[in-house]
Amino acid sequence: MPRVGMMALRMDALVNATIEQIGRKGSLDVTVSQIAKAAGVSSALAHHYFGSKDELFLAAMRAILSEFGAEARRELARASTPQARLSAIVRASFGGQNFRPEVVAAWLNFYVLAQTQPQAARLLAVYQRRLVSNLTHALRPLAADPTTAARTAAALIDGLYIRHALASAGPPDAATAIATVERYLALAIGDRS
Amino acid sequence: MPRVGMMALRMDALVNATIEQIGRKGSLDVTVSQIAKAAGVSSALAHHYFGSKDELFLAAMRAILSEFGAEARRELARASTPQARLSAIVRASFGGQNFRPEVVAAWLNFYVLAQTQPQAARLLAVYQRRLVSNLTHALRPLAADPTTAARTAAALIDGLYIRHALASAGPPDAATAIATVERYLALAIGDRS
DNA sequence: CTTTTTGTTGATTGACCAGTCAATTAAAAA
DNA sequence: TTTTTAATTGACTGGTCAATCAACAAAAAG
Repeated sequence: MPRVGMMALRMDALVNATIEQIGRKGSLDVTVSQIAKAAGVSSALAHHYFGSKDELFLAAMRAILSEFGAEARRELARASTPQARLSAIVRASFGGQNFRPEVVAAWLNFYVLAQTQPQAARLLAVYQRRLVSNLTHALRPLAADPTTAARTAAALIDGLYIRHALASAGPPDAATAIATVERYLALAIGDRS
Repeated sequence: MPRVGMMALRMDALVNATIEQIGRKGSLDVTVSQIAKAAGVSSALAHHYFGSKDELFLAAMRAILSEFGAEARRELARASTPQARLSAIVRASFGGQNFRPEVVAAWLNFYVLAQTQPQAARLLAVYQRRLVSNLTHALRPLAADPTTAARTAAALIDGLYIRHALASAGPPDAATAIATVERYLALAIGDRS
């Protein structure tokens, strides 16, 4: 039943299935066949559209990263004060689609992938630079040393992420994670409330 | 040349080779043959002593964890004040054998392993509980909310770890990492220096 | 000196999997 | 209607790898 325009549909389904399978299994050790089956197509089709397993992984990474970027832009659009911008960045990190268990688990695995795949490393570096840059920008009018505070906050966010990847038992507690980062930011700003 | 007492020697060599290979490759995707060759023995011997690849991985994890514990005990023994205890814990996290690039890279991969291997998850949970407990204990006389500060510091340490796992270019900058955590702790304690 | 124990490996097996290819279907274009 | 083109797959291949096993070597025990 070859209807034209299937390509975008199939690629989307395959990318989502990739994230879901990596997340569910908690490992990059998923076969193309498993992913394809989860997407409802044959493994040959996955190779047809993506060329290789690595490309499929990279596409999944890009999907997560761009979803994160979109969420961040959405939240930042509502923020006018520097404090609100900080909150927006933090909420984007732990909110919406970005904090679903499979996504967090996949995220952790992409860190591993970045150790071998130069492309994956590049993507991750872009994300990290953007996060630190957003934080620095928002902190500039507030903190004595915006750069250091931003780097610390970024590391804290990453740390909370992987802690959540492990604590797979129980629901992903976004509220606590957000509160933890915001408490740190309040300290760094010198807020004595 | 079967001299008695080889067992302990070989097992040590295999465990070290496992850490080194996982670290070098940046992935759990290392073959038993590669590890065995790096240890100077046959793959059959690795299976003879450890039974399975998983057991070998777990032994490597235990080695890293117990090295970390030893370092922590060593540093804590020199500390008398609560402040010194905090410093000791932070230094143990980023000092000595624990911050070599291969070890950090292997560490990241053990996080991934813990998502599938219940044993690995257990080991990691023990380490995390001990870290938070040590930090809480040292923070009790210093901070208003020792538990929260300890959890935050632990997440920060983990975050800095994986950031270093990625920034494989350049030397592992322990000093900066230590300074970052101590700066946070100073804030959390309410130090206004 | 013989026997046992310990250490060690090459060869093999059984399973799995990424990637290829030729063939098939049906929609769309000519 | 005929032809082209997009979508799709089953079957296959070449390669890899964990785990097993039977056999061998040499030290230690008797």
